[in-house]
Amino acid sequence: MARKTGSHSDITGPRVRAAAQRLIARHGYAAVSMRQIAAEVGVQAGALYLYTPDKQTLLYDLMRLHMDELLSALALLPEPADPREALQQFARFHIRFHLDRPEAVFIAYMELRNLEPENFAAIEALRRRYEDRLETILRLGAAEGCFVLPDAKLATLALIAMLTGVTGWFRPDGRLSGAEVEAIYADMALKAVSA
Amino acid sequence: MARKTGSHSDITGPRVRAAAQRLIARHGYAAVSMRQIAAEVGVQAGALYLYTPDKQTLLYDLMRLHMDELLSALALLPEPADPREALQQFARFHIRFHLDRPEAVFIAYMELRNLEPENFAAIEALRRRYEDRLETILRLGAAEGCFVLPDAKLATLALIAMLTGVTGWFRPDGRLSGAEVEAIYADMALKAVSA
DNA sequence: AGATTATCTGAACGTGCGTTCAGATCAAGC
DNA sequence: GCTTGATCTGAACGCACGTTCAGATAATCT
Repeated sequence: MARKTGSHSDITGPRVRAAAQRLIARHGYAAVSMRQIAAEVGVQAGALYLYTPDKQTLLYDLMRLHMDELLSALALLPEPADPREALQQFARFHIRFHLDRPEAVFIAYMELRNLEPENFAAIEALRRRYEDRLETILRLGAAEGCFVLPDAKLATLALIAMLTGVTGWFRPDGRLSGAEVEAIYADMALKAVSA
Repeated sequence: MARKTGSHSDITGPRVRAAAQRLIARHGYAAVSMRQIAAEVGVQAGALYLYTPDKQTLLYDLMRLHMDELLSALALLPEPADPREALQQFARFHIRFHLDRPEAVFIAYMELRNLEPENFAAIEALRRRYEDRLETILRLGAAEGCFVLPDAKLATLALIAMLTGVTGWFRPDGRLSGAEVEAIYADMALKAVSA
């Protein structure tokens, strides 16, 4: 027995990535085996290598894809002239995007150290580009006098850590809706750097 | 050859935990082998089992010890009547404590999922006790009217995520000193929940 | 219908894992 | 100085890992 009925590369490829994402988010890259991923897809381990050259690349592709999506979505955001509005918008975007993709986000922040140096550098560069957008907003606001920041870079990292932390506890069926959480976080972020 | 000259349980035991902490913080629990830990200590893998029943317990002991230290140190903090002062003090304490023990903190927040259910529950309970202290401060401040929080639990988690994020980038030889970082973060935390 | 190609299986490879244990070595107590 | 107990080695255990590959099967093309 071999090829399954109705099987296609177009179907199995995404399913491999989806299974990898789910498992790695739950148990961590190092703790997940290729055989577990294969089992989740309903295939033997060897078949995975039709879709990825190796395990490391599978992880890298997940993170790379996520960062590309993040930056693409960010690029679509308008850029309000008012820094306060821009910050609120960024915060809301960040929360919304992260709540929609908890697994991808979790991996992007937790599995950096499991990337080989080259791959790490590539992802890190993308992450920097994202953070730069927030940092620019903060610097603009500071120049205009509506934000007070002893250190723009530090404030950037502090806000991102706070906003990203939402993925650690948010549950769709929990006490608060995504929209509520979004509003509260955006407000806290704004106040944290305001005059 | 066997027993090393001048070797003692009192010395090797702590060295095992220290090596485990260093390696796990850097590479992750699942990615670190008992043989690597043993090599770091300068001993064969089998000797580790004089000091821990198994790898899982080694991880749990690290986390448990860290949480105990955290709660003990917290208990020594005075409890100012003014919620604003209490919050600032908590924030400064949190930053200071975390900057002093980057490895232990990193493990405590990243390796939770590698704990077996029982151990996880135990650590989680300790973590909850810690968070409760902050939540109490916030609720008190909200009742007195100096804090504005749509949701105390959410604010607690947001602040802790922000404060803990400091371990992700802080370097002792970096641009900012620990004391500066402490002051800035405490200020941001206070503003984030103030009226 | 027959040939071709994409897809997958099942077994195998070398390696490293956590853990155990008999035996070797050293330090301490008598 | 001999014995005893604490400490460690070195080899071994079964198992799971990532990866490869020849062969089997199903879909597609002619």
